[in-house]
Amino acid sequence: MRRQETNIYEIAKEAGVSIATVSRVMNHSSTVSDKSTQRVLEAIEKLNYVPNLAARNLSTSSSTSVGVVFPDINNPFFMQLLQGITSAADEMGLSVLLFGTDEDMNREHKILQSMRELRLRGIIITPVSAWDKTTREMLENYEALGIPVVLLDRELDDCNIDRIVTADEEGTFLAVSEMIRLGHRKIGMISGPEFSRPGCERLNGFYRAMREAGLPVRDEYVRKGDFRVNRAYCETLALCGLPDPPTAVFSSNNLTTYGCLRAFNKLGLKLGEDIALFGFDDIEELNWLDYHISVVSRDVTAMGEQAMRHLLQRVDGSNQQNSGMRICLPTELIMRGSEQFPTARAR
Amino acid sequence: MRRQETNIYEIAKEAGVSIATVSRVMNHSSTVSDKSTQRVLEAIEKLNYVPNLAARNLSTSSSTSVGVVFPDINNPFFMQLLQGITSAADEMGLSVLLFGTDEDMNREHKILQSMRELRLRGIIITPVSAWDKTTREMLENYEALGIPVVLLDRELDDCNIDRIVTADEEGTFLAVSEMIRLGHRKIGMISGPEFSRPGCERLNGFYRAMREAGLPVRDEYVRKGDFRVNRAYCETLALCGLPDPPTAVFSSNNLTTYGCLRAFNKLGLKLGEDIALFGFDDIEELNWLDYHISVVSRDVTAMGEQAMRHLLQRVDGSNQQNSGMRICLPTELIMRGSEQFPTARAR
DNA sequence: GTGAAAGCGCTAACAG
DNA sequence: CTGTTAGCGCTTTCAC
Repeated sequence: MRRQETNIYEIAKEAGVSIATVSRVMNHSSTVSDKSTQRVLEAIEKLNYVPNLAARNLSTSSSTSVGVVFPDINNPFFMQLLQGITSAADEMGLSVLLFGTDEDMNREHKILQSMRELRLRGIIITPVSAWDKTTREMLENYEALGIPVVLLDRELDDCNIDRIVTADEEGTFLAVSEMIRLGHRKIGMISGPEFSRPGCERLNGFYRAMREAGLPVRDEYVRKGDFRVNRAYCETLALCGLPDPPTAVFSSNNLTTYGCLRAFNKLGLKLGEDIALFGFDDIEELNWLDYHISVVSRDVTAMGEQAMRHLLQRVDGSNQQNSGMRICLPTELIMRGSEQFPTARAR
Repeated sequence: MRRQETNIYEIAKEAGVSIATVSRVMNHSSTVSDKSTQRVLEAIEKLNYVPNLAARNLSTSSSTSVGVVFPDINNPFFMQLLQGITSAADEMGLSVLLFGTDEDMNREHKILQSMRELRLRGIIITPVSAWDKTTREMLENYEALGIPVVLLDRELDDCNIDRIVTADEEGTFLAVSEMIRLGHRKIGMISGPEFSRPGCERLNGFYRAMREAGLPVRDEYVRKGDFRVNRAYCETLALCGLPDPPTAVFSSNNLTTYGCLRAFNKLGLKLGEDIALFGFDDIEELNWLDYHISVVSRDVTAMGEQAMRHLLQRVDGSNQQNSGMRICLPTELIMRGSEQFPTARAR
């Protein structure tokens, strides 16, 4: 019952040629007579032959799969990135090996370690922490071994590995500035975790907007989040429970935005009437639900595609050298109304 | 700059033993003297050696990666499945290769074809269509080659490949029966695509509930959906625009539920007041947003884990034979209020 | 244009 | 306990 996989010898025998010729036909590597080509092709067809990639890779010491390491497989943001990555990958005939770290540095190290034996073509990673020396060293080690690495969305501190990131500071700055222009003076901020570079950048953008507008930032208005719903929920509750609560909140990522909304609902605060909200990263679903949240948006899928393309370019192109390139993608402000100064200010 | 990867010969030389001994130490395959073991281990440590998996796999003609083929990488449902799959996979030391078909049968065939050269350890797939002969044949071919396949969530018609599915018919039957018990007589249904087995099953459950309650089903109440938001949105609009609209709607999957909600919002229908809703598959986000939708729920992550475990069991265990086993997981009704008979019936 | 043969890095008998 | 050797399936010189 259990058939064996056909190998190159069987094809050679069937076609009456040597395995070298079969190999040549398959790779178009050098000219083969029409007759031989014909017979090989027929044999392949007849025996339903598909070459063994592992053998091929071993022989050429190359690889056709790239490793993708994400901190949270369930976050829609990473799924969009993945969408872009896989679509670019199979355009180029590569397969994607997916790993999830669950925002756990130790898991990340283990995964990075176990990936070594795969001899990957390249690695795309959104590292858990910007200040993780171990991860940085492991990645640099990959680079030294000739396996290119691209950091996606989150950068690593003091590290010259190529990266694709977003104008986090700038986007947040513009968004908060816009809120200020609309009359907001008391603006709350649910930040990202301090070990995340985008988190810090967005916080910086917030501070800069306030500073440039000459507005003071009250410490109790800046709440430390972790890019997750629950923490953001709690912090928003605390924020809105202050004696003198803000009129607007800036939320540092998609999940955080959910946390804010949940808190608003819990407190019975109506968006646009009692409180304003501006988020980082768009959430398509919310538009269907009549939650018109203004956001700092970016083309996430394109970001994933670009990461993949950049990785491959590094492999194939002349620029084998790690250039430490930093590709910063733009953001776009999408105004949907939630940023307006609340109609009912008094509470 | 570009270091070479260390191989087993260098370790052997460094440790002053043969490659066989190195191999033995690494695989614990047979006893090696303490001294040799020690020296090998030191050499490995010193040279930072990691064996080449491709070579190992080629030599043993085995594989450590499984292919996962999903129709929609962006749908949170599949992400939850993937979560379960990857977590079970790395528990067992396997890697996951992810492919997306975008609900396109042709892409599915291409992917399935290109996967052949990977000589995978196994395949987990949610096929696009239940009646796709080509996909069925390709999968049966994999089975014949000794590569186990597990169908996840969607079954294939007339096919004895192992599968993990849900009690779709039953779950829907219970949900709709509950709505009837609460007083609903006119219930609309946004179905799944006709080529999807779960879609059909859920539709069947709906019909059975109506039949057993002795209620007629009006053709115009049953709207054909495609498990996507936009189609569901349009159909729900049409449904609610009927001269005599239903008092409740059953939505066949998570995305469809979003479509319904969007339509309700568009029409200004308030959930619980103007219309009732029951959905298949829970959407965690909605609870944070004060949308308390009653749903037929299931443990999606566990479903993914089980698929992975079942696959491996097939590989390792005695039951090499494809048993054509059908594992049907239970569903659970979660009542949150959206199923109640609307307070304002007249419209 | 084609075949023989030497690897790619590792495992697994088979002798010692 | 350990080393030698023959593969695993394919690519790639190197002669003819």
